[in-house]
Amino acid sequence: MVVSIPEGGPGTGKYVVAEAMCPYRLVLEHVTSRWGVLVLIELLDRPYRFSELRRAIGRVSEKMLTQTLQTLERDGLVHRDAKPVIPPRVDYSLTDLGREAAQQVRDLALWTERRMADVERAREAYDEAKKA
Amino acid sequence: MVVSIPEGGPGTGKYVVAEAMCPYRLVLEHVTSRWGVLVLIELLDRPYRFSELRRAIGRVSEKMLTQTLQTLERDGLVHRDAKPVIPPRVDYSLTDLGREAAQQVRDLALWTERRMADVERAREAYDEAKKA
DNA sequence: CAGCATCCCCGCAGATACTG
DNA sequence: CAGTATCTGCGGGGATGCTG
Repeated sequence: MVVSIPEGGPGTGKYVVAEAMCPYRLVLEHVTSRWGVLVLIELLDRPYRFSELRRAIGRVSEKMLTQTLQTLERDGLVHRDAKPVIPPRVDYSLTDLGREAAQQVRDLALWTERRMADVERAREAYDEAKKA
Repeated sequence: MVVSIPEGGPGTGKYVVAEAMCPYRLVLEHVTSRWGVLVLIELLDRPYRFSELRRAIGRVSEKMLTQTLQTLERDGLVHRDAKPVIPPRVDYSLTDLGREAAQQVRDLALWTERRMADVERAREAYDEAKKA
C-alpha cells in the first residue's frame, strides 16, 4: 500500500508534511492520537456525557477532550447529541463508522496489553546489550 | 478494558501524563506514532536499509527515522542488523512480534483508506451545518 | 553510509478566566 | 454543565555539521 509522503517543494512550515501526506493518514492520526484512542475505546462500552467521559479517562484537559471530540465528530466517527435543556446536557456516542474504527483500535490496544511481557523482555535485553 | 490514566499528584511536567499511564499505552503510542506507522508498514513488505527506508517513506528527517527505529528496536518490534563492513550497511526488518503489530496497523490504515469517502462526506456535512 | 551532537523554532497542550 | 477565548511554556522535530 502507498504510505509514502508525496514529493513537493521543501516544507517551509512544520506540519506541511502532515497536510501533504495522503489524506487518509490524517484520519489515521485522529484515530490513533493520544486522546482519540481513549475516547474511542471508552465509547465502545456505551454513550457518555462530556464530564463523565472526562472522569472516565482520568486526565484530559477539558480543552483537549473538546478538541478530540470535535475532530472525531467532524470525521463522522462520533455522534454528538446536545439536548436543549438547562443545564446543558450533551451525549457522545459512536457512529457505525466510529464503531468500526474503535474496534480495531481496541484490538490493537488489547494486543499491546497481551504482548507487554514480550516487549519488556526485549527492552531489558536491549538495555543490557547497550550497557556493555 | 482499562485505559484510564491513574490518579496521582498533579503533573508538573508536560508528558508526565504519558509516563503515568498504563505502560502498554506507551507501546501503543510507539506503533501508532507518525513515523512508527510508516516504518512498520514499509517493513511488512521486506527488509530495508536505512537510507532506502528513508527514501521509501519520502519525508522523514534522518533524526526522526533513527529515533523511531531505535524505539521500535528497543520494544522488540524491529530487528537491526549492522554488518561490520565499510561503508557501513544496516538492515532493518520486523521481528515476529513486530510483524503482528505491523499487520494490525496496516489493517487499520487500509480501513481508513477504504472509508475515506465516508469520512469526507461526513466532513462536508459537518462544515455545511457549521456554516449555517 | 549510517548515524550522533547541537542549535533553535513554533505549535501542541495545559492553565486560567469567562459565557450561554 | 459544556463549552469558548486567550496566554504561556516547553519539548518535539527539523536543519546543520561532524564522525567512524
